Amino acid sequence: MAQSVRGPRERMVFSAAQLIRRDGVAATGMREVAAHAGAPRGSLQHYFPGGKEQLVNEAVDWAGRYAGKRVDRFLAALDEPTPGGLFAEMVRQWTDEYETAGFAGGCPVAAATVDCAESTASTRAAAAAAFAGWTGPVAAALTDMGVPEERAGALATLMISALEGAILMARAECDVRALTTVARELGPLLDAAVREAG
Amino acid sequence: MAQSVRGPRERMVFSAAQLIRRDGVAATGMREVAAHAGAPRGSLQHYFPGGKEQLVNEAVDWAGRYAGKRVDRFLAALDEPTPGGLFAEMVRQWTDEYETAGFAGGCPVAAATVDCAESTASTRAAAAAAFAGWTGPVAAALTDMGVPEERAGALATLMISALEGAILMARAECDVRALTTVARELGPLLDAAVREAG
DNA sequence: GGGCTACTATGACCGCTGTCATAGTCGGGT
DNA sequence: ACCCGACTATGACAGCGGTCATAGTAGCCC
Repeated sequence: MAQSVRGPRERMVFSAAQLIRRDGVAATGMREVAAHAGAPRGSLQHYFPGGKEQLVNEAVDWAGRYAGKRVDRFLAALDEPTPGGLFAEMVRQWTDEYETAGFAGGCPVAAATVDCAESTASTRAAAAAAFAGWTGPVAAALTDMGVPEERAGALATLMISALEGAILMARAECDVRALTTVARELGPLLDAAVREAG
Repeated sequence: MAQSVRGPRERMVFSAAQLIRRDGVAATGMREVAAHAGAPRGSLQHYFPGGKEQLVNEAVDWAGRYAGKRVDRFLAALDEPTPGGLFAEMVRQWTDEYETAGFAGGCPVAAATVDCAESTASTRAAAAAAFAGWTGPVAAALTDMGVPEERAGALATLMISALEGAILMARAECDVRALTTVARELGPLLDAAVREAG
């Protein structure tokens, strides 16, 4: 959330991600992004000669890297790392936001997928890369915890799928119920995967 | 998929759902819906005086009811119904579509949530209702299979969350991998819930 | 037939969007 | 002083969006 005082370019990418996750790609205007970033409108065509497509792709990319880095921070925060604990932490990031800031925003990668998967190939690819850059660290964390390598990837996919779906339901219902539910139900399954291996 | 030769009104709702799940709500135009439904443009304001908002809401509603009914049909197709089998069937509907028709479409309810949750309260509510009308039958089916009532709802939420998330990932990756993965990983957990109870 | 309702058919309007074109400013190098 | 690159600033444009207004047609009841 801290946007620091980075260059205007980075601020615009960040703002784009924020607006996209709130309103979707199509409903987010370029002028709006510039205004939100406090950047001059003219900078858009300067920094993003590829137009909206480029800006959206970079926003998706940014979101993917952010999610990946976030995983490492979660791991550092857990004194006894378990798969279920990691998942609970991932979910808690969202319940915290929804409880303090309201249900305004979803996942920008999900928004890009829904809005652009069919129409804009490059954005679809960016979304796939973002998911990959998120699943990777999660899977790596699972193997570090003792989950067999061949299952770590699958469980990481399951975790992120369940999380994304629960985000959708939570936003629709304006209730974190779905999020807490998937965390509670999936936790034991995830922890069992390390016990089996040990 | 069989649209039969229902009235133009129903055809437009159906077409709206189809276009929304492909391109998102914002990118779907009213004129486009009419054209896709083979309906006259003038009928839009006749049948949907509430404008696009009403049309979208009805499309979401339709999708929710369709998903709910679909559950019953899945149950009828399974000779020995198990939670994991039901989930596998739900997932298979999507893998089948993606393998035969390509990754063009997602879930219209997810699209409506992403595009309208913040901007259009009534559509957000329609999406919540659609999720409820989908989760309900699934939970009921689980209790019929012997899952304790207090867990059936939670597992239904987990199933739909995982499915929705996997749909997103599958579309982004143009690969059914995520779908088959969640089906494989979640199946045993779901089946265990009935065994525990018995 | 007259009239009424349901539905269809267009055309126009206004707002907004992404993009282009053009020109301006600013700072540094030489 | 000069130039040049990076960046900013506007204005215009063409297209498309949803919506309104208005008029036309079809069928049915009395």
